[in-house]
Amino acid sequence: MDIRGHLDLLLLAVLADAGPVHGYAVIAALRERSQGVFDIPEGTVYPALHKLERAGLVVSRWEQATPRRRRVYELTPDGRVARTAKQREWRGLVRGVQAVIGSATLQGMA
Amino acid sequence: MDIRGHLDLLLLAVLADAGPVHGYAVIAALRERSQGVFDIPEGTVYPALHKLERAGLVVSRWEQATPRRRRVYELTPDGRVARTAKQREWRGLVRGVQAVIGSATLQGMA
DNA sequence: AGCCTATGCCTAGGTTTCCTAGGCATGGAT
DNA sequence: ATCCATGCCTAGGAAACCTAGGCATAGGCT
Repeated sequence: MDIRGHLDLLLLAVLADAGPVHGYAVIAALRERSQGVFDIPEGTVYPALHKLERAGLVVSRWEQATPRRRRVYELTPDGRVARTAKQREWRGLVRGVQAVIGSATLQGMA
Repeated sequence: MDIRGHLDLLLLAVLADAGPVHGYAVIAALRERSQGVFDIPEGTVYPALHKLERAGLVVSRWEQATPRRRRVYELTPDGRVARTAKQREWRGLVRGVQAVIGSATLQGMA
């Protein structure tokens, strides 16, 4: 499945709901939540997380006391705002697309 | 509004429902159907139509007997198949994204 | 007549986004 | 001892979209 520009929203949503999570777990969470629809490669997720951090939407820290080294990400206040905005954007897109692809059907209905 | 990889679906949908249409009218149709959500620049639409034609999903002809020269596009049988496929893809994406961003809410509900 | 706007087509180039294809290190199971 | 899963990373390419133009003509207005 193709992400098509909505990766940021998905990442922000996972981080918002699941709290501090490391990258690998984000990938797993997306796979599980979407029931396998989204199986996003690491080469996509890690750079995206770095970009979000550069943008100030998340902060990361290296987690101690775990068997392996993990970088744990967490939303910033700006990140929460961005999440809401992206979600609104997403709903707008869905409404728009539905309006276009559903036009024929809608016209056929009373 | 950002199209994010779904332009092909929108174009195919318009051409499928509205029959033979020229490029400028496609832009207008998208704007109207979506109630202004999609106002897609010509620099986006024309190359996209050309790409669809190269892919064999649409055919075009120059329309005669109109005040201005117009290139009119029409879906091919392959185009109709592609439209259905893209629509299915779109629904899959929506389901997936909703599952991810709605997880917190869904978990909170019975 | 001259001008401006809307119609209608087009391309070149840049930016962004994502994926492919690797590399690297370690913990646990066989 | 070996292999797989975990866990991180980058470089480079491909695709998609937009910006920013250019070009031509019809029709309205002054």
